Amino acid sequence: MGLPVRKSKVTPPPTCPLSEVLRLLRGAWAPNVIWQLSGDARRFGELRHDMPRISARVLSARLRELETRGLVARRVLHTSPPSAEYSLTPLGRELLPAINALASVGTKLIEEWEADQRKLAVG
Amino acid sequence: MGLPVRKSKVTPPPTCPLSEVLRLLRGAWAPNVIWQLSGDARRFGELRHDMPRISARVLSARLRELETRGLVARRVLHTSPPSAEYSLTPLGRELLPAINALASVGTKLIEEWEADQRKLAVG
DNA sequence: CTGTATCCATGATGATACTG
DNA sequence: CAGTATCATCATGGATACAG
Repeated sequence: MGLPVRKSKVTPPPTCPLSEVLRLLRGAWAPNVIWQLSGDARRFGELRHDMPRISARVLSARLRELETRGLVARRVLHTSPPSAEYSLTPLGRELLPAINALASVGTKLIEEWEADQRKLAVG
Repeated sequence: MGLPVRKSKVTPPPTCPLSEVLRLLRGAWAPNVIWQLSGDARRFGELRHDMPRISARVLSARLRELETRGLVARRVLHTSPPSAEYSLTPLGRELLPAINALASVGTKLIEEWEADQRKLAVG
């Protein structure tokens, strides 16, 4: 278990550390899931609420992937009704600086795009 | 032109800086293209050679995306036969630290996976 | 509440063949 | 050499219904 299961037939991937992480951040939602977990632990329903457009199916799948790879920890709460709580592991937390660095480039990307928009509107 | 054209109907995406970059790094190849360009400028054929399994179609598509977003510069060389040269723009270079940070987490991910493998083999 | 199963649309990629 | 066009394949995501 808990293992990378290389099953993809398309995209025969270049096996390198970078691709390894990107495979986890690949989906449209994985990075946001990690972002949402950067603070306190959150329950499944809370995550759904914070990412209104994600489907339960995908949220579940992403959490499983991240859990399998040891980036996210799952803890079952014996409440009534039962609930579950997700949090970042230490390894998962190591992604946060990288994610912040990416986000800062993203900000510039958006600024440049807006600048282009203004240029088009004016010129 | 040179603009983000939001056309996707699935994945109605959370518009945030992080998603903005990830959309560019999303594919299986984009990060490697950037990595390949982290040194000197490279020609189309050289990139194909360095990433043997990428198809011309996809390489072309990725380069266009990155060029459109201002991360990669394309320069046509008036040789015979004509060739083209790609390089990272300053903005593109700003991705490198983030990519390195990701790669370092990727390395740990692989180490943990190998540790798991050993544990399974022994225990 | 926490998931999982099914169905269907969209996106990404490789292979191949072809153009400038 | 540098790309583009077409086609088939697989992965990802949403919606919905359903199960524990």
